[in-house]
Amino acid sequence: MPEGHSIHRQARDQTPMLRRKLVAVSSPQGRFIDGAALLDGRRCMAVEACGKHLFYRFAGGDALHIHLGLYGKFLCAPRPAAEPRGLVRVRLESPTHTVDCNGPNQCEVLTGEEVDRLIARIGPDVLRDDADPERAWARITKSRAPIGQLVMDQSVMAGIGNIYRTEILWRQRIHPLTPGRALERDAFDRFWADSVALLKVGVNLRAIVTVDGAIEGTAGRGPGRYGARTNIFKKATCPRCGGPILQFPIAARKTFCCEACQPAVDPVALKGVAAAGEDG
DNA sequence: TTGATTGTTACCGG
DNA sequence: TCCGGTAACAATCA
Repeated sequence: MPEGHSIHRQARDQTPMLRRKLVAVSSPQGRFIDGAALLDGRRCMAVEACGKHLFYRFAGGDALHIHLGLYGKFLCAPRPAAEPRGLVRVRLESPTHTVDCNGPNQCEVLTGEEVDRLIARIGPDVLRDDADPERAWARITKSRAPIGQLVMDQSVMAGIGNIYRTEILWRQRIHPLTPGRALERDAFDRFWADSVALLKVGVNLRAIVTVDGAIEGTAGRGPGRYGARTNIFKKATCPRCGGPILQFPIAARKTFCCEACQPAVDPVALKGVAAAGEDG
C-alpha cells in the first residue's frame, strides 16, 4: 500500500485522533521498545507526512518516525481498542482512539534535530504545497540514469512508487529508459503536474487510481487486483493504442511501457528488453 | 511451500 | 564518481 498518497492520507486521518495527550505508546509484541515509553503522556502536536515517511511530532521536539516499507500498515479505531492483531510494532493510544502500526520497516524515536536532518535528505514531495520542483529538475537534468529510476529515487522527488511511476510515464508518453539529461523540460513539467494531480486523487480515494475519470471517483471498479484503476501496470495490452505492453526491471522493480506510445529516445538503450505481460 | 511484491539500502564491478 | 546489477531484509498473500 505505501506510496506517498497513503502516507499523506494517514497523516490527515490520524491528526484529529491523536492531537492530544497520548495516554500510552507501547509495543504489544515487544518488537519496538527503545524510547517508546519516553512518549507516554506527552502531547502529539502533529502527524506529518514527508514522502513515504510519517512523523508524529511531540511537544518538546521529539518525534516518532515510521516508514512502512513494502508491507507496513496502520489500523485505526475508536477506543476501546481490540486486541492487537498481527505484528504490531507500536500502538498509540489517545483518550479517543487507538492506532496500531503493523510491520513497519522503520519505527524509531528521533530528536527534532534528527528529524530535520532526515527530511533534508528527502526530495521535494509532490503532495506538499511547499515542494520545489526545481530541486528535482536540477538532479534529473544532470543525470544519465533512466528517468524511470530517477522519479522513484526519494532523494530526487518523493512520494512516487512503482505503480505511479509506471502509470504517469505512460500517461505522459515518456519512455522509462530516457536518460534524465535527455528529458525535455516540458516532459518533466508534465510529469510533475500529473504526479501532483494523481497523488491527490489517491489521497482522496485511498487508492492508486490513474485512469481518466479518477477525479470524479467513478473509476476503479473492475476485475483483477488492479481492476480498472490502472492503465498498463501488470497489463498486457495498451488501452490507448492496443499495442503490446513490454515489461522489464528498472531500479530493482518491474516496470511496464508501451513502445508505441512511449517512444524510446535511444533505441540502443532498449537492448535486452523482453516482451511480456499476463493480465489483460 | 514458492514466488512475487505499491520499498530501501549496501555492496561490487565497470 | 557515477551507474547498473544484485542481494538482503521484511511481512503478506496468492
